[in-house]
Amino acid sequence: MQEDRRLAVLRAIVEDYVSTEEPVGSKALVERHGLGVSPATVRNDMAVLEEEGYITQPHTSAGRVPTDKGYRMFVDRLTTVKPLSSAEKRAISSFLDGAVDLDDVVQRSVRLLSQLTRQVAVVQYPTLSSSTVRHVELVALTPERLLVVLILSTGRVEQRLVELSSPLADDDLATLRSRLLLVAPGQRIADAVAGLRALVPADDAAAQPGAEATGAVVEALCEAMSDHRSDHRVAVGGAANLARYGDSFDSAVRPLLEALEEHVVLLKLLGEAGSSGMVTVRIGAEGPYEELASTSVVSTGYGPEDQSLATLGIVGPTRMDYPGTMAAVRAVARYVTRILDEA
Amino acid sequence: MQEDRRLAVLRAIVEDYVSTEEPVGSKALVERHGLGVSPATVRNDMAVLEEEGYITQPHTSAGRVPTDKGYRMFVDRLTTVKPLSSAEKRAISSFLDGAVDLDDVVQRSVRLLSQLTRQVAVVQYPTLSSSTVRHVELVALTPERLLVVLILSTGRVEQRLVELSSPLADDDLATLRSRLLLVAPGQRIADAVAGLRALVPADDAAAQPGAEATGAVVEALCEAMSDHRSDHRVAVGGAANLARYGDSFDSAVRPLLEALEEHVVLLKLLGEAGSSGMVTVRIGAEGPYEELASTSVVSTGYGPEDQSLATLGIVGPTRMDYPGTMAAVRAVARYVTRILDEA
DNA sequence: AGTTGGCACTCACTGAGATCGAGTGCCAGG
DNA sequence: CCTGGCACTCGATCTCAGTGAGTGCCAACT
Repeated sequence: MQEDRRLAVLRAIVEDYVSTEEPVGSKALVERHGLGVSPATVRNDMAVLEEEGYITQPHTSAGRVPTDKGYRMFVDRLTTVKPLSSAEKRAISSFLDGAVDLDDVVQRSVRLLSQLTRQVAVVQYPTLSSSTVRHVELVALTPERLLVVLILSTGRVEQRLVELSSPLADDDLATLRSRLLLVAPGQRIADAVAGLRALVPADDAAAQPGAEATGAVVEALCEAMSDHRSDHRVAVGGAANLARYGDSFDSAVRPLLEALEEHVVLLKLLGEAGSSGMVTVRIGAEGPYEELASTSVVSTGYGPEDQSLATLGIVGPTRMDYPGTMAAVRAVARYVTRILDEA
Repeated sequence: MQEDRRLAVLRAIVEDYVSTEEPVGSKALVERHGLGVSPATVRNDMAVLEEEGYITQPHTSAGRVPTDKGYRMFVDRLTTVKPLSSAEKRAISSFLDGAVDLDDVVQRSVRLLSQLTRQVAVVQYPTLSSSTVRHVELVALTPERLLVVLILSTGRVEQRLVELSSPLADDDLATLRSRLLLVAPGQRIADAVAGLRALVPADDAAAQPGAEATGAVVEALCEAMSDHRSDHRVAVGGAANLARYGDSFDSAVRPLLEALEEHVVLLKLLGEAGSSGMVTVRIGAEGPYEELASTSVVSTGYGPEDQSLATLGIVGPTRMDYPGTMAAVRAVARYVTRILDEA
């Protein structure tokens, strides 16, 4: 059972270090936590834990600090899910319920998440590729200028302006519109693209009326659907929490601030979160960027159960309150999913 | 002419302090700048400048540092416009010319501005209230659900979903559409709102077919036009430059990071920039927030000459390269204006 | 009057001890 | 296997003198 106690010691070290931000020594440990043993015993345990790589000491005669491996063990085996207080739950739902559109949902989520965790929050906009087409509309601004509007199941609206070299007759427009509506609505993005492409007449028939318009409109729609810019959109919030980093400023905050502006990098950080229910934790150097060796990422997918639409999470120092953070991330993801489902 | 030299000394102090970030002494001053006088003379001048409040010393027996008043004098009377290098100009236009839509223009501008100035850049999205209506479109998703699309002269597209309690007949829809098109396009926002409101039948006529739809659609349009959320949209970039603040971290960066997330605060900071051509500089405590006493704001309006659509600028430490920053801000504003005009 | 060199003075900064104490590792005894 | 005791390490803190950049002032010079 000494094995058990060693783990208890590790847990205590992590908890203490997270809350005090200072290396924790054997004496303080037995005092603050009710381990029923003496400091000397704890020291022995710590020696073993250190040998196994779970903790280190910053310098010879100082307390111990968890290593990445130590945190990993902590989140994998030592945390119990910490349910949010009902006050927090109420705060979440009232905060998110007020959202008026997709943009607003994302904005509110990111703000909420950063306030709950007191970390930098990141929310990816729902990905196009896993949504379906709700509606397609053509509007003739003038006979030569068409506005193509694409509405997706997530509530996202994309529009493109198409310029034609020759005017388009009203009934050609109507025909084109109805052909589009026959093919696109209800389809998943990929299928819709295929279906639309099939509408474009082969080259030799290009002279028939409306051919140019069909080609251009289909082109615009497909482009809008496969627009990777939107896929990469993310919202960031709570950067002010970086100011609490205290020490390790240039080493940690600088690269993090840079990462926050590179949305592509951010998305890579969040990673492809697994299934909706699971919260992923990436600790320190486990991540792909060595400049961010002292930051952790807690993320999860959100969206309908069968497939997650996108990812949200937080970025913070390796020294963070993992249980609380994980609970917050999971809860927000759940609520956002529900909101999106309702809409 | 000693007055002239004193100003030259002030200018030299500002320039040196900005580049070295250290209090500047009399000896170093005469060496680095070709003032043809002795350190003792400079000391006398500095004593006067200090008495007049343009400079201070952090502690007795240290060099001098400009005060807010000193910087103010510097930007008002001592700077000559520093034209950008042609390489920079080319960089600006090639960077901005690639933009594909309004969002992209703003994103690119903010990035460009932050790179040119190495400061935090802020760009306000073009304001609705000073633009005109280009087009209005109704789309019946189902007989009870209408999508209202509003296209503005700036290229912004707003859409609203309207739910009706009873189905709307096709020709009622057509009538409504044509009535809207009669009133709205070409109007400035305020006029369009007035015109639209006039379309809504008085209460006693509310029973006539399409009345509910008219009311709801007009309501949605007016709401979209006066949507203050969009008015307050801003893009922020280059926050990583905050990491270069070196000293004065908690005192300066923390509140600034907070301000950057409060877009309303940011807009207040940028202020209502005067006419398009003028660059406004707000130095340190001149601004409305005392937490930001050590930051300056350099901003300008952009948009068509007669009226500026919105504001852009940078936020940085009072100790910054004002001439260079002002030149960059002005140049970016000009280019963005041109891009928007073309579109 | 304005400028200059000289000179005494101030005071932040630096580095060398000296001291302190939290924390460790180890060992002998329970 | 746990515990109390003990010597040891080493970062943190303090003091203190030395250094030097920078100042203010004054008398002399142009």
